[in-house]
Amino acid sequence: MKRPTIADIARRAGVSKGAVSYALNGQPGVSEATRQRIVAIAQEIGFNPNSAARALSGASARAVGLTLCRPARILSIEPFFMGLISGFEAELAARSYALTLQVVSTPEQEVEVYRRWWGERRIDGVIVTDLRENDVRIPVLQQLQLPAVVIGGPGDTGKIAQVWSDDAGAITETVRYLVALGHRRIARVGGLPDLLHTRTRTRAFEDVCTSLGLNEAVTMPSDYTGEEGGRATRRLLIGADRPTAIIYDNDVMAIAGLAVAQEMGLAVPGDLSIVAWDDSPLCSLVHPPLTALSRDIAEYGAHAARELLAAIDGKQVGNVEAGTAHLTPRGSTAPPR
Amino acid sequence: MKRPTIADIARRAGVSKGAVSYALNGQPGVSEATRQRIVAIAQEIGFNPNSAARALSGASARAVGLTLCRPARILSIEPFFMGLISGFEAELAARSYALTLQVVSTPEQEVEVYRRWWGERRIDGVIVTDLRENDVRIPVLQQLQLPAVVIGGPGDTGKIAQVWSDDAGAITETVRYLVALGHRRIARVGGLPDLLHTRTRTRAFEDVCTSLGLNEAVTMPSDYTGEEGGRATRRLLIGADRPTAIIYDNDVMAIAGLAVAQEMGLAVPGDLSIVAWDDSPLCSLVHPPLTALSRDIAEYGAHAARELLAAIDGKQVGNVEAGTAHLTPRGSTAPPR
DNA sequence: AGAATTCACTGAACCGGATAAGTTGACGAG
DNA sequence: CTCGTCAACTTATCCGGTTCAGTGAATTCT
Repeated sequence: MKRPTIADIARRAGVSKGAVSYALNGQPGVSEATRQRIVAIAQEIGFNPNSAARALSGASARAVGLTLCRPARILSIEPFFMGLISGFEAELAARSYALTLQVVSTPEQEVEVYRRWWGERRIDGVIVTDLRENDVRIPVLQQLQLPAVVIGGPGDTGKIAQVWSDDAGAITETVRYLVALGHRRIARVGGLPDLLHTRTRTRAFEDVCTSLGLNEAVTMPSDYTGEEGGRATRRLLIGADRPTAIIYDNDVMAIAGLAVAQEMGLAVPGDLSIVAWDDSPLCSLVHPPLTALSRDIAEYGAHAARELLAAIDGKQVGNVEAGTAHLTPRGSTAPPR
Repeated sequence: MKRPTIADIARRAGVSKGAVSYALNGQPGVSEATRQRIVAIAQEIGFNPNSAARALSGASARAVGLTLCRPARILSIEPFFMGLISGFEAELAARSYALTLQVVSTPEQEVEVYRRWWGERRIDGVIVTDLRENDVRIPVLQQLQLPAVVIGGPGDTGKIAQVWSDDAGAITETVRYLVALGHRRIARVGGLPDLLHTRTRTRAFEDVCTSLGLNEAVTMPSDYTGEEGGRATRRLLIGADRPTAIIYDNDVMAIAGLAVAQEMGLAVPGDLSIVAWDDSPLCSLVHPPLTALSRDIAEYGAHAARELLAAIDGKQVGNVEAGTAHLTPRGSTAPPR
């Protein structure tokens, strides 16, 4: 089947290619009657502008890029990224932008992908996740002047827009809640230590523990996998002064932690309270259902997409807070016995 | 920053645009010495061919499309699709094809997306998941002559390539195993009833139960969500003749089913054995760990991507079996008490 | 030696849109 | 009645690659 082009439309409408282009793009230069005739013909023959031709002459490729930097086995189980993608899509599809995805394994590879995409003019902008301290991607994006929105801050991204959630506030609220229940020994199983939001959480955790007079604020670093989360939990629970409550940086690790507690004969929440960060349907499925820090991840993603589209349109965008988590108490938290 | 073009390279090398194109694409028409000089210059200035220009003149857009047709809340929690995507990516990235993603909510929308992508010449081929009976997408893809690979069969897809796993064999093996353990009342919580592979599983389940002389083979339809899976489990377990084993069409529903059993005071595996289809790390995390039908989903996806790339290259591709699930016994199955 | 072939490369057309610059014809003002 | 203005187009050029039809020189063949 041959794809229809504006030349086909022009022929059928008895006008020039230029007129068709003006008509379909809502530009001035054609009469309303002609415009409607052209639009009707385009509809009828099912015309879609060739994105390559459009990208070649005009500016926009009408596509944005997203790289995912996690091993496959984590990607598949972590609900976070899929939620984010769903959110992006809702916004992008509404403005008929395409989403181009690439899975990488290191930030350096990610930089390579950005450079290639930019060189290929394949995308108009990127969404950057997992901000790190002194992130190598930031200077490259600035140098390429590639519109971008960074998720995972707040951090130092120069003029690049950010969408972030107030993790420090969320963890402070959580610790206060646990202390109010009577807990004094609270530990945390953290995410990848390199990520900026992990550091933010760790610092906030330490600060609030200090200010509430808790003697120590142990954070076991981990990598978001259930395996590691379970291992970290085991290490926390075999100590003499084992914690009575643990906060996990994602839901998968929290579920693994729950399994470890049960395996060690500890009652949840009687002997151990558990809080999961990021609420997915999984948290309500296990027994007891997990108290979680819920946030609307899809909306978070949608917000980022809106900011990115604004940046691509040349609007000035800055630093936006969105999708801060709030505590959803369920059966996994209670006063310590 | 200005993007380098072949004209820039041509100028620096003192040759014509055409020569550069031949050199970089490994075409004959330039001497080896010149080719190396040109390649070196391209490397040095970090040249990437403009994908739009390439797609416009040549044939290939060097991109393939994937649509995901599930509500956001299922997508985020279902490890299957992310596993599939990881697998695709591994193959696509190796041949520097991009993956374009679109989330839709109905097969009709999916058809629209295919038409648009085709018209825009945005992609060279698509991967089609969730094959249905009399699938509306198949005739459209044939009409557009859009290279495609279908996952979720086997089914009738005409000349379009398929990659499928032997679900019938897997469920037969599972039922035989449960029967060998001593189970006589085996039920199943199925996936979306419209999907062809759900039907395949249901029919195979019924067949094997009949051939083994089990009186009934109840399949409760569901939608892959934990909620529905839990509900279906509850309905199965409140009956007088409650099953002693349940097979779930995905891992999320199996975990939900486990929670329901525990909530109802049934011991797993003592009172109820549970088998999950598709093994994710989640299955090993819960307590007891779930016996599962494991398959390498990423490899399944990689296989599909390879077939698609072959189809795009104009090679004849047919009907390939890949990634059939095999039973991985864990703690959730045992002889009935 | 002269013709034929091969090699290495150039120049120009082309893909399908966007868009700046030029060309009509109608209309209103002076 | 003529000039200027404006709407409604057309024409031509450009984007950055690919590719085909030359072209001149070197090599091979007879």
